[in-house]
Amino acid sequence: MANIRDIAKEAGVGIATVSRYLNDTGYVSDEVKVKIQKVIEELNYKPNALARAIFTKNSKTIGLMVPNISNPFFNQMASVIEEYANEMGYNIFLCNTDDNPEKESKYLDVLQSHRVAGIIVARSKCKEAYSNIDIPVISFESHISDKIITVSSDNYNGGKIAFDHLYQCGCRKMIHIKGPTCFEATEDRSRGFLDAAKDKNLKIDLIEFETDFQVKMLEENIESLNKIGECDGIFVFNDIAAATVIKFLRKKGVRIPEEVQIMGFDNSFICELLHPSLTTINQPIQALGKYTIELLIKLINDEDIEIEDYLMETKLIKRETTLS
Amino acid sequence: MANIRDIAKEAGVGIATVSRYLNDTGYVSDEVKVKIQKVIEELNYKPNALARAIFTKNSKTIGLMVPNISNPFFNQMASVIEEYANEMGYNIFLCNTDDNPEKESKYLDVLQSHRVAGIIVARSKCKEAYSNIDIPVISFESHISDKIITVSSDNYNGGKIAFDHLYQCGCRKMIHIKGPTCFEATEDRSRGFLDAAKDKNLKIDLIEFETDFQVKMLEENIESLNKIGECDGIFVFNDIAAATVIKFLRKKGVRIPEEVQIMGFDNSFICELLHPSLTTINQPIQALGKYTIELLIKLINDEDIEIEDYLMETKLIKRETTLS
DNA sequence: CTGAAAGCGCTAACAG
DNA sequence: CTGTTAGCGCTTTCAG
Repeated sequence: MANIRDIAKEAGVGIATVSRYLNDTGYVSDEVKVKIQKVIEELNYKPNALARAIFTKNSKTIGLMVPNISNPFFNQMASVIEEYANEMGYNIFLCNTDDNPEKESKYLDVLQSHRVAGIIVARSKCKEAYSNIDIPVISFESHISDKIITVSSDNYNGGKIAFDHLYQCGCRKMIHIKGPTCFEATEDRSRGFLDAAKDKNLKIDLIEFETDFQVKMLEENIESLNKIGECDGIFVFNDIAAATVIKFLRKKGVRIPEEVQIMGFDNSFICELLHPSLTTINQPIQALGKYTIELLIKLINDEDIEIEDYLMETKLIKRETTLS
Repeated sequence: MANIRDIAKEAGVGIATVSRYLNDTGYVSDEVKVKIQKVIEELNYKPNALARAIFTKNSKTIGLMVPNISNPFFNQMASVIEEYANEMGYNIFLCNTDDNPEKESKYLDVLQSHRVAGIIVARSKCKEAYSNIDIPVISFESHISDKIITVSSDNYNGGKIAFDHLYQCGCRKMIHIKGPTCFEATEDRSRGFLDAAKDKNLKIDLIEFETDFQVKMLEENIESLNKIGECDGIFVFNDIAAATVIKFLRKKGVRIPEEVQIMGFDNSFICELLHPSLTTINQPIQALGKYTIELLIKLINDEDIEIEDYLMETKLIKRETTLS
């Protein structure tokens, strides 16, 4: 592929002139401008962003690490982040960590090697690895250290809201199906739910799912689901897991919401598609994504911002799996 | 951030020695090795991948362009591609085209500027832009030119299978809800379905959805759905659209599959979660993703492969929205 | 207004 | 086994 020297030679000008033209920095006569442009098109020249980045020390690239891009929640985040990054002239370097600390840590090295301008990491699983990083980092849903900002929904409060709603709908024998213990977000939801239950002196039965979003979620958790006993309300740690629970209950002939009421968490697109449609707790995913990338870009631009937790509001979305 | 010269100086060796150590190319005494490694860790040195790429002319990066990463079908593809790319030492540069030719074309320039080793583009919308690209390209679901390989499911045959199944299940008054005309994949499905219908001398009513996957799909298409008249079978261009159709029909009190049978396309994870669960046509997404990236890497490695269409088999997944 | 030259961080001859 | 040196493609002084 042609380089700047080829263009300069072909256009009969100096290499610096081409550079000035490309970056619109400094004067270039109109006459020379058209000549250069013509050659650029003829040779299909694209300035080498790598060489440019190496010099300017600004790759205009941000690393996005998510557990897995096929997880509906994270890919929606990614979509929002991409959109905003694109507007700001940044490109996305995508990494799936698979919730695997080694993979995350390896990717972290790769991102540093590629001199990305900033990093967004969702649900980090190897916090130690971030101790001596000199690239701006925003952590999503996970507390890495007191030097790193974490953005998250207010999961704790979301859990509380879920309990209050179920309680108001008359549930007094509830089950909570919680996610894998290693996820801060779902742990917070549980704490909120359980704390709220304690306030009402209600005891909650717990069932734990081993897996996060996966296509095979239902089959893999069928055993724990069999432990569902007598109850009138179930709070599930996310919408897709809730959908599998509904599926399971229907097969057993349980009527929803008449016999058992159900709530999910996330307000993902499947809530509306289910029958009955799923009452859930909304995570403001659009705002979450936008805020995360905005913070990162502020960090990149050296604006000083408070290093603290940014919690975004969760709220109830009432649908058909709960009464009243 | 430290560079190779810092390491060399601090370790009291030559710069080339450090490079040799880093790349394990040529001899370095054990003694020197440990000294270098120590300094590398002390200074948290990460070799600059940009500088390296500029020299080796191999960025070890591939550009992935998809309509939108929040589309379940494409993010599953992306997940498979990431996995395999990662195994082969490649990293992913993510681009959402939003089915917007300008955005795609702009991203294409960016990818060229970044000297990606190869490009995977799904459902391309600006075929002209690829005419003078000297980076290996694999096109997914869209024919760009006779110089570019396209990988795709056998959508045409999938459409045929869908018809045959509905016909076998006794449907004689069918509706086909087709996707936006600009998508080759959904057009092929339609053609297959319609051709098969013609073989049986059946006339099919057509309804067109304007939008592809979107959270608001149901509301946006409610008007066209109102046109659903008397029928006993519906073939919808993908699963999520099918889910919205089911939702709509339920609200109108139509019983599925007793009164109307329904089929989707994709075999996405929501099929199982719906009630009744959705009969659909499977796209071998895992194989599709794997094959696409394998072909691309072969192209990158200059292995010569046939420039032709690679069609992957689609098949019926029978569930509860169809009888028999 | 323009071009020569230095340097960004790295790799790969090539000579010691 | 090791260090010097010449680029890779680019940007940016700094003289003309």
